[in-house]
Amino acid sequence: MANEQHPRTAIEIGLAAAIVAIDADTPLILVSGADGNLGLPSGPFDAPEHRTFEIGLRRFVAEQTALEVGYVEQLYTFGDRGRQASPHDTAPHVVSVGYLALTRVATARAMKSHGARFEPWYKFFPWEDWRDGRPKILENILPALNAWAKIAKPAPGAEFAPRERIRLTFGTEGTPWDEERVLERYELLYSAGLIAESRRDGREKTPPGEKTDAIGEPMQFDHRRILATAISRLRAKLKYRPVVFELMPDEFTLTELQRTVEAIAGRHLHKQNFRRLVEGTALVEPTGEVSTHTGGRPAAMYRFRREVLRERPAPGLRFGGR
Amino acid sequence: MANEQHPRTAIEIGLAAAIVAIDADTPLILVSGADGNLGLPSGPFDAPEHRTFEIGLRRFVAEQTALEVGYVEQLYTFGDRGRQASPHDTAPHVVSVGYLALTRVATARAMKSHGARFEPWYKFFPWEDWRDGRPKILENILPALNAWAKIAKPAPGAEFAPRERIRLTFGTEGTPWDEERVLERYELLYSAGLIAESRRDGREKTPPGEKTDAIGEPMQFDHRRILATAISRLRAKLKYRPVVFELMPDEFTLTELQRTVEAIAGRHLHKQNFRRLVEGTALVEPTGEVSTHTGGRPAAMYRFRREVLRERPAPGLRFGGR
DNA sequence: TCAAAAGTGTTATCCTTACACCCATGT
DNA sequence: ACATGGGTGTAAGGATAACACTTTTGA
Repeated sequence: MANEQHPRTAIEIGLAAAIVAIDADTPLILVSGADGNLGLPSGPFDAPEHRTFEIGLRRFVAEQTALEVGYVEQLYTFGDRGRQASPHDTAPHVVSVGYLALTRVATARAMKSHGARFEPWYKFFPWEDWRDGRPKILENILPALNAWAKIAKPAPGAEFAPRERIRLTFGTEGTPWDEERVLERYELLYSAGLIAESRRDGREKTPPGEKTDAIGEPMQFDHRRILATAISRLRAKLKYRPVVFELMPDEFTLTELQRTVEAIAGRHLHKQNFRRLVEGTALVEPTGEVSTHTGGRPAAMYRFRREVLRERPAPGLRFGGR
Repeated sequence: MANEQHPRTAIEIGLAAAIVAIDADTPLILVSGADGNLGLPSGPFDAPEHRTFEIGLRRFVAEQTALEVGYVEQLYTFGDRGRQASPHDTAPHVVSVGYLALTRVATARAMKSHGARFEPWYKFFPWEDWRDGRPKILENILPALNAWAKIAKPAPGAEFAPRERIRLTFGTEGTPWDEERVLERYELLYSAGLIAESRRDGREKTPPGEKTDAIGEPMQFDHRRILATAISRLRAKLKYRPVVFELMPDEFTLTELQRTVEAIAGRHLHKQNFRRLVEGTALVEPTGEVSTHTGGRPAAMYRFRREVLRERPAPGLRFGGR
């Protein structure tokens, strides 16, 4: 059976990268294209030329954006037929390998614009930013979801009823909001036909009578799905690997670090405990400098202690409540 | 740039599944082929026929093994040229999408053998089973790794020096063994040319003079790499999702549950604390029955409480030390 | 002097880990 | 009776979350 090489169907493979930077309080994602038709940097995987996906990815990112990315991580490979269709597509089957890449905003600013630019990622996921309290857009989303739940036919292999999915992913009925479930929320909205991509793909219908506006800025192909995966992964990874520092300048204050984490997590953290957490885990060390403050007492500058990678097995910022 | 559909290179996509079952104390993996040339169940992704990877996977698994798998999860997509070569291959570029699937041993026994069979997974990774103390094979591995570290030329993009990689992944020099780093250990052995696959691929040389035996049973193509990924993922996932129960019969004793977790984790856990952990998290409930013991007091039977999936956000067995 | 942000101290609570011990059964 | 595995109690230590409070600057 698996003794000899299988004859395999020829399919096209595309790489797509969610390239993230943070500017003060705003998480940014690199996009290109016209408004209303934005897309992630992407390109074909050129097998003969590139030995690995990552080499191919770095190559075309450099070409398309003149940007150097540091940290790169594979996210997921999406192969659902119909989910990467462009509006006027004859639909050849394309498989997308999604990647997460992190870069510093200083590097990002230095890039000569090749047509690509950074946009705030909450433009695409306005319901994911809880830093100013519960997002108002949920007032539109939840009623529409509930209307859909009433008429949704039970999906064949589905583990949960629509009502349960809503409760678990959107934290209704007393269930807490889990900031890591970005992808699950996006997929639920897709199933419910509440976002432009699902209407475009034509696989789900809006509840009859309900003519809700599509929610959040859409993207080409399945790129918003890849971005949702990237945010989920990044929010989770923050807690057990020191990836934030890939987004920070060499020197920073603890408040700047906290703002960055909050920007990614989409919620506020408890100040005092965050400081203790960071200092206690020896992830950073003071440089001795102080920042020429921004309104208030000057803050001590810190730098990332690269040594922790050598010392401790899985260092991250295991921030919890608040 | 990403405005119109890219022309994408045509490449072949293969799906490969690491199908896991547990028989008492032994984690099993489904393989086929002759000894010395074993492989995972695998097949081409048939784009026109199957709407998603998962549908395609379930299909060919059913065809090749007459086995029903329950839980299925995508692991990683491997695209490195040269790493899936068979010995007499003319090397068309093949991309492997690796999957993890879990099944119950009762189901597994009922399968009519289609040529596939279950093998203990520690046959492929003898250094990963610490249940009877430190594996003796490390007496062979570590000297060979250290010999390689001395002569290894510093890799271009490498984050750590060879010596550091050895210390972090194999827990030398006082660093604790981290059972989740299965893939990192495998990749290190591959880099060091200590396993059959790297010699076969011809990309790394054994240290001259050192003619060490290749370590562990090899597999076709990059299948052992996929299995390493599967074990890593499963060991990690145990701790935050209730996946063990996919491998258990409907009713079981707490000791059987612990043995299963230990079989996967490759180490022993503290008995009393494990019991409290499991009972405390309300993951299981007593059935009222008692098992017709195996030497000693009869044990109460338990079943998995499916409701926890609805109640709590991320229930798993966060077992720690011991 | 007051607002704003940095930074410190302390306490209550929970979870993890470890140790010690008792219970029910077969041989 | 005793070996074997099942099952319970409890205390020490550490991490977390919440609270109140002091310090240093610019306007």
